[in-house]
Amino acid sequence: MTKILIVEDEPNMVAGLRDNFEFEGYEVLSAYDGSEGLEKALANSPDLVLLDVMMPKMSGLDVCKQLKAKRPSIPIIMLTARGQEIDKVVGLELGADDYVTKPFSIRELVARVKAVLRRSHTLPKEHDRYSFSDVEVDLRTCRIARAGKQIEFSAMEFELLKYFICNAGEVLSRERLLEDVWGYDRYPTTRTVDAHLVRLRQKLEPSPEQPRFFLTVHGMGYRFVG
Amino acid sequence: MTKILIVEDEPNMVAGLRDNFEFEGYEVLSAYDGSEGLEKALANSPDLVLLDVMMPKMSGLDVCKQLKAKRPSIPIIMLTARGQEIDKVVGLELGADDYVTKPFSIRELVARVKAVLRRSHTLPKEHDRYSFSDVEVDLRTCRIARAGKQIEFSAMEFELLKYFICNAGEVLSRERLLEDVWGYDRYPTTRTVDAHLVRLRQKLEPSPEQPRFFLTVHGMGYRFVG
DNA sequence: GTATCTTTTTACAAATTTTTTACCATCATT
DNA sequence: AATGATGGTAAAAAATTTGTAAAAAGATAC
Repeated sequence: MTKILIVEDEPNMVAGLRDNFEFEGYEVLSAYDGSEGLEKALANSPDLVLLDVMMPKMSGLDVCKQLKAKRPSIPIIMLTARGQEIDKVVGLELGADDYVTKPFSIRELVARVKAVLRRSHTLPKEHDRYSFSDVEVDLRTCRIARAGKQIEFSAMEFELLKYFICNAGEVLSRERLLEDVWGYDRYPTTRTVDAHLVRLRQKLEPSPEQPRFFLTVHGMGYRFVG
Repeated sequence: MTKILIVEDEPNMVAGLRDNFEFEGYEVLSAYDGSEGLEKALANSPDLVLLDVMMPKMSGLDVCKQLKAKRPSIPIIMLTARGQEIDKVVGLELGADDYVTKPFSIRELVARVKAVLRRSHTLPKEHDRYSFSDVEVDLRTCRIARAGKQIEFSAMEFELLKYFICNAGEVLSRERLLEDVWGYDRYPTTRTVDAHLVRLRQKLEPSPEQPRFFLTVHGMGYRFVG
């Protein structure tokens, strides 16, 4: 199901949007300020973000800039109040894909969301680059850089990392990882997964002994939040 | 216990498979030709069917087609001899969930069985979010938030909560909970359930000592009303 | 074949969860 | 109200799961 993240500080607005988009068949996530919004966008990889400009903690523009830096492929539609014309322009410069001026008709917004999604889906998938923390991953050329410097990854490590990135936010059991990353014809014990996690953490975590991105979910498996 | 039906005309093969799957903890049924297989599948509702293609009386393909028509949700893995490539394709078209080519490694077959079972269990992706009170539960990413803030749940706690949600409104006896959430092979004393309820309440009830959602039904069990 | 690099296994400590225990409160019934 | 059964809960005990280094096994390149 297509996931939409709404970042907006006014609860009534969120509720209204949620109703409408859920009615349209979307899965709706919401966040009530900028920093929460950025966090949820990175953690849940929504298909599109609706982003209010005026918000507490972190302005929509900052969220837009930071999100586009880390996830260039997630489309963003900015919600601006009338009279924030300048912001609109700036927003587009920052990488927003479209903007809508409040008060807007919900039908117009839905139409724009659909349009942006259609464009983003037919676009030459930019799904080949990904970044989190100070790490940049190029899924296509299989290169990984940390703080701008190349890091060597073995084939297995890279496959595993790729799988985590493609399934960010989800809890991945060791069984599932073995099956989907290692494949049917190889049968390492499950501790193999743990051993690899150690190396992923050593290479990519700011402090490997206290993971922030490659999290353990006790009794269930691992979860990557980037 | 998970039930597997093996439909295969060669007794040695059946015996070998039976040994292995019983060792893995499955209950094994068997049938030695197609029509017997179909009959047993319909009568016993196994969790999965291993189906040989080449068999007397009724080919595996026919069994597959008829079984999928009557019980679409029972997963089927086809066993085909090398050189029956066409059959594989047809089998998948007829609704088989996977296929394995003879001779196959038993470990691979076991892995595929597990994979198909896991997929078939995690299928209902639609209603994967639930909320009550100020609590939001995401069944897919295994996350629980209260008033917008993440709460840590152990694997067991999460499974139990999931079961309550899926059976909201019903009175669930301790025995039933032990059986369905803990599984047939584990029988902790019944107070274990109570201990877990305490934690569920502490984490999710507005005032845990006066539960509003996780209710006790004296002498019967617990009822979740969300 | 040897050297080198990668992957898997092993082993044990550490962290975390689950189960049990024990005691007291509450409830239903007489 | 007395009695016995049932439920709440903290804390101890038991069991499970995970982190990690190091050894073993397997691949790959030379």
